[in-house]
Amino acid sequence: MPELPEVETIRRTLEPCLIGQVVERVEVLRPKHLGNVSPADLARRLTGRRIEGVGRRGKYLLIHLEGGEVLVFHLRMTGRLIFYPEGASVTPYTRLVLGLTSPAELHLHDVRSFAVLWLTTEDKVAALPGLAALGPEPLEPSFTPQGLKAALAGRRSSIKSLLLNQQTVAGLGNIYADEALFRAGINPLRPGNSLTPEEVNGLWRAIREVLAEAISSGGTSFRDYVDGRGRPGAFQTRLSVYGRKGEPCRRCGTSLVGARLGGRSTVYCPRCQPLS
DNA sequence: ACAATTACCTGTATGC
DNA sequence: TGCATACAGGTAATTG
Repeated sequence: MPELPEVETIRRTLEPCLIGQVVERVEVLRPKHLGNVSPADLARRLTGRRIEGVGRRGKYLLIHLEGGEVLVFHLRMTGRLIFYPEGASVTPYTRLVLGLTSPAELHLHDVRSFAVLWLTTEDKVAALPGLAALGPEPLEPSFTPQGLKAALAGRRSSIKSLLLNQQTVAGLGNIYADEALFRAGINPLRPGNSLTPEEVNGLWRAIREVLAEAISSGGTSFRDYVDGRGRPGAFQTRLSVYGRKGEPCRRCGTSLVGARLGGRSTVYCPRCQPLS
């Protein structure tokens, strides 16, 4: 599941490959992935354009092209964006092919077909649905302990659910929400408004630390994720709680507990993250 | 305004 | 061996 560290790793691996490439061909194999544009308009607006840069906002990947066009991707859970310098044959799950300066190609691959892409322009990117209501970037100065306190004030939902809400902070998903809460020693079931100022400070720091470390490791390859060159990340060996239900806590040895919060699997240590 | 639930998808793992 | 079922989860839409 590409969360912020995975999308950032894809961005970093794709950018040097894509800058300077010219889109020569657009092949839409499954139109339902197009969020706001028809296959014909996508091809018409992209063909002949040079790629100028690759950016990221939360879990959204942004490909900037000359003329102010911006191609925005959200990979949801199983989406992959892979650059093939010599091209590649399509698979049953290839959804989009951008033919670049021959013979290079960029493929969108997605088993479950949840991924969505939009074509917009520089002046309208921030207004895209999804991007418009996004909270602060956790690794930038706009994310502050005070801002996090304000976002949690008066919220009775579980802190885990609030961290998954992209309006609280952009880019956390199920993996890093659980990991940040473990590092901060906060039980995921605690209501958001029950955290003390000191706990919010610790959570703010834990979010930034775990995301930065995961980026350094090239992301977490638990199931489907690979980077922009098709290579897996390495952070899965350093996960404290995610996917470790029933296994011993790396800090105290207590058996990790699983729960379901807002329909999502949640794992925590009942001793390091007590409820009261 | 906020909170909780469901739809969208399909490969993989599990149980009988 | 074959079949049915649960599960993975980000976001938007729906319901309370």
